[in-house]
Order: sequence, then C-alpha cells, then structure tokens
Amino acid sequence: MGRGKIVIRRIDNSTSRQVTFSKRRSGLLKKAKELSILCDAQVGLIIFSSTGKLYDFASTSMKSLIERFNEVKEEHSQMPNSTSDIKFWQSEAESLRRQLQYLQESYRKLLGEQLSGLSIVDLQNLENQLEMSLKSIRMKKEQILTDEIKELNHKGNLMHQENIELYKKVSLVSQENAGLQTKVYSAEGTNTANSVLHITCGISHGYDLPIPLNLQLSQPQTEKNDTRANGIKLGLQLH
Amino acid sequence: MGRGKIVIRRIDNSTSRQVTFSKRRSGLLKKAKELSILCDAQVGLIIFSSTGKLYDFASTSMKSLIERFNEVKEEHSQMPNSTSDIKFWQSEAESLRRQLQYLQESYRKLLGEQLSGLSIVDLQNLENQLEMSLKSIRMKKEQILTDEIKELNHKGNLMHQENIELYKKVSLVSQENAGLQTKVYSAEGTNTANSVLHITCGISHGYDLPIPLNLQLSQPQTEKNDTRANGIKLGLQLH
DNA sequence: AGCTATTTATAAAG
DNA sequence: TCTTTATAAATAGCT
Repeated sequence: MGRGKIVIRRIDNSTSRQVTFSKRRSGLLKKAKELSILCDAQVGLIIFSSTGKLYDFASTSMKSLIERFNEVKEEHSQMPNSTSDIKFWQSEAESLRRQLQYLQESYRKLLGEQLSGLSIVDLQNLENQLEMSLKSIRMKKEQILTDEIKELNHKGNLMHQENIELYKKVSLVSQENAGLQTKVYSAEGTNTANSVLHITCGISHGYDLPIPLNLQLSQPQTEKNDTRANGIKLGLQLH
Repeated sequence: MGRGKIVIRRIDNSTSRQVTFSKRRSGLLKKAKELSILCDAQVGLIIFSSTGKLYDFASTSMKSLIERFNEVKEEHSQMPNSTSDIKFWQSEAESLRRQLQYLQESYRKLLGEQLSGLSIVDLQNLENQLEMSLKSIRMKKEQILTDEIKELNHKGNLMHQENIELYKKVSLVSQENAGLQTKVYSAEGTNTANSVLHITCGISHGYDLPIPLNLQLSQPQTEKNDTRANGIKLGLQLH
C-alpha cells in the first residue's frame, strides 16, 4: 500500500527504516484500538523501537492483560527471592543483548548488507578484510585437497605393496600346487585328484582379486564433513 | 476499507462482530509481525476475544517483552520478586550467550579464521558468500564515488557559469573605466586621476580571481564519513 | 512533515 | 468460514 510493493524483510537503510517504523507504528496502534472497540476485545500492544523506545496500547490496563495472559499461558508459582540477583541477571542479559546487536551489525556488513552510512574508507577496509578472508579460505581448501591426495597416494602405495606380496604368494602356491599335481598324477589317485584340482582352480582365479580391492578407497573423510555441514550452513538467520 | 465506511464503535450484530474480529485480528497480527521484521522492533501483541479466547504474537519472547515493558514503565515496588523471575533472566542470559557464541563463530568464519572442521563444500559456500559480499561492497563504493563525481561536476558547472558572468562584468567595467580614463585624461585632472587609476588596476587583476575559488570544492562529504568511521572499524574485537 | 500513486485491508454479500 | 468484489485505508517513495 504505497508507491511500490515491498518485501517484508529488515529495511537496510536506517533512515527509511525509522520513517517506516513511525508510520507503521501509528497504523498498528490505531488498528489495535479499533479492534478493541469494534469487537469488544481486550487488546494489548507493546512496541520497542530498535533504539529501545517504548510505545504501547492497552484497551484496559496492561497489567491486568498481562496477568490474564500469564494465567492462560502458564500456571506458574512464585517463590520469594532477592532483588539483587534479578538485577544482576537483567544487566547481564542487557549487556549480552548489546553485544549481540553490535556483532549482528558487523556481521551484516561482512555479508555486504546494511552498507548505507559507510564511507569509502570503511568500504575499502571491508573489501580488504573480505579479500583476506577469501585468501585464507582458499588456502584451507587447497590444503584439504592436497592432504586428501597425499592420503590417497599413500594408500595406493600400500596397496601396491600388498599386491606385489600377493603376487609372490600366488606364484609360490602355484608352484607348490604344480608340484603336488605332478605327484598326484604320477601316483594315479582316483578320488583325491578331483578335490585337489578344485583348489588349484580357486587359487589361479585369485589373480583377479587385487583389483576389486581398490573400490574401498577414499570417502571416509567426505562422510565426516557432511555430518558437520549442517552446523555451519552459511545462511545464518539473524531474526 | 471495505464496501462502505464504518464508524469505530462497538458492532452491535454479534455475527458480524465475530466476522470482523476474525478478519481484523489476522490483519493486526500480520501487521505486528511486519513491523517487527521491517523495522527491527520488538513487538508484542495480546488479544482476548470477547469470548475469552487468546491470540498473541511476540517478535521475541512475550516474557522478555513484558519484563522489559515493566522495567521501562514503572520503577515500581519489586517486593514480590520470585525465583521464576531469576530463572527467567538466567535462561535469557544463557540464550543470549548461546546466540552470541554462534554468531561469533559464523563471524570468524567470514573473517577466514577458525576454518578447521569445515568441509570442501562448506568452504566453497563461504567463498561464494564472500564473493557476493565483495560484489555489493564494490557496487556501493562505486555508487558513492559516482555520486561524488556528479556533485563535483555540478559544482564545476555552476562555477563555470559564475566565471563567465564575472568575465562579462569585468569587461563591462573595464570598458567603463577606459571611457572614464579617456575623459579624465582629456580633462587633464590632477588629483582625481590617481584614484581612478587605482580602481582600474584592481579590477584588471580581478581576472585571476575565479581560479582560486576552485580550492573550496569537495571535502564536506569526506569529513562526515570520517566522523562515522570510528563506529564501524573493521577489526571488531571478539573478547 | 506533507503529498499521491499504489498496494493492502476489509465491509458487504454470496 | 471461505471467496469475491468494490471501496476505504494505509503507506512507500518523493519532496
């Protein structure tokens, strides 16, 4: 309902955010009042601007509204306790809230959002910082890939060694076999010849075994990383 | 905003009161949500229908909103303080602390620090994000510079115009002067000739004046930005 | 703070 | 309640 359509997302420009806040706040307060009158409803509205200023409306008294709200929302018990503890935790929370807000602003700047109000120098600093970030990230990527390749090469070598050993064993057993077969044939055995022949065949086919072994390579690292990936997805939501 | 205009007074017909309540309630909730998102405000809305049903919206937690509301609204007698309040603030602080930590980690990743544990895919996402950030930052920079250039050109044109006007005036006055001198010489005046000559010299040297004027250009913007710079220095300290 | 062109919300009716 | 439609209100973008 304006000159142009807008999407509902945080307004980046602080001035227009301020203006919109002012306009919509009064609209909201008006409508809250209207609803309470038109429909005989109890309405309470609390608005804190981003600068901490309070605006509110309550059709009756906010206190009774809040009490009724709490009644419905929860059956909570109230044991007496000291004020100073509460004050401590309140200020703790307040301080944390402030830190969080500050960090959010810095974070948004790194994301290239909320840039209005920055000077050329600020923007240049941001740009330099981001380029340094990119540099370390690319180095890290390269390092991971290099490590993986090294690891693969290592495994490959080990398997190559294993293959060589296996080849040796195979030829050894084959020779042994050949010897046994000669003995069997020269002894003209009737039943045993069959079973020995079986074994011989099994081993000679075994020459193919080393190749399928390669399929099991790599991949354990990939799995580990995918599990972690959920935790650090880039699109962090700043409420 | 409907087929007809209405006056804001209790709707007598209970059915249409119900209907209106339903429509306006959702509208109000929607607008409350929009305000909180658009303007980064903390908004809390509590609605009790005349039949006692509760509808509410809170941009953060209603509890924290109410606490904050009470804090601002009244420095009232806090005798009936409770364990639940302390627990509330403790958990509030805890939650904030967690948010802060999470944000810090994300922030550090954007800075290219603390990259261990990230997979290639994560790193690639980070890299893409940073490149997008750089893009917006560079666009912003370009825009600022373009604006400044436009501004300078504008000023330049204005001064050029002014110069032309001045030149015209100078030649006009010079001619006038020449005329006067002629008159003076032909009249062979003794004292007055001196002073007129003085004035003539002053004006003829005036041709140089427009050039020094240029020195006052630009710079007001730079000053404004430098003042702001302290607030958003890049090297944010994460304690 | 105003001013409008537009978008939204919603009153009335089905 | 849900949809539709005509109209009243709200408000985004400017000045």
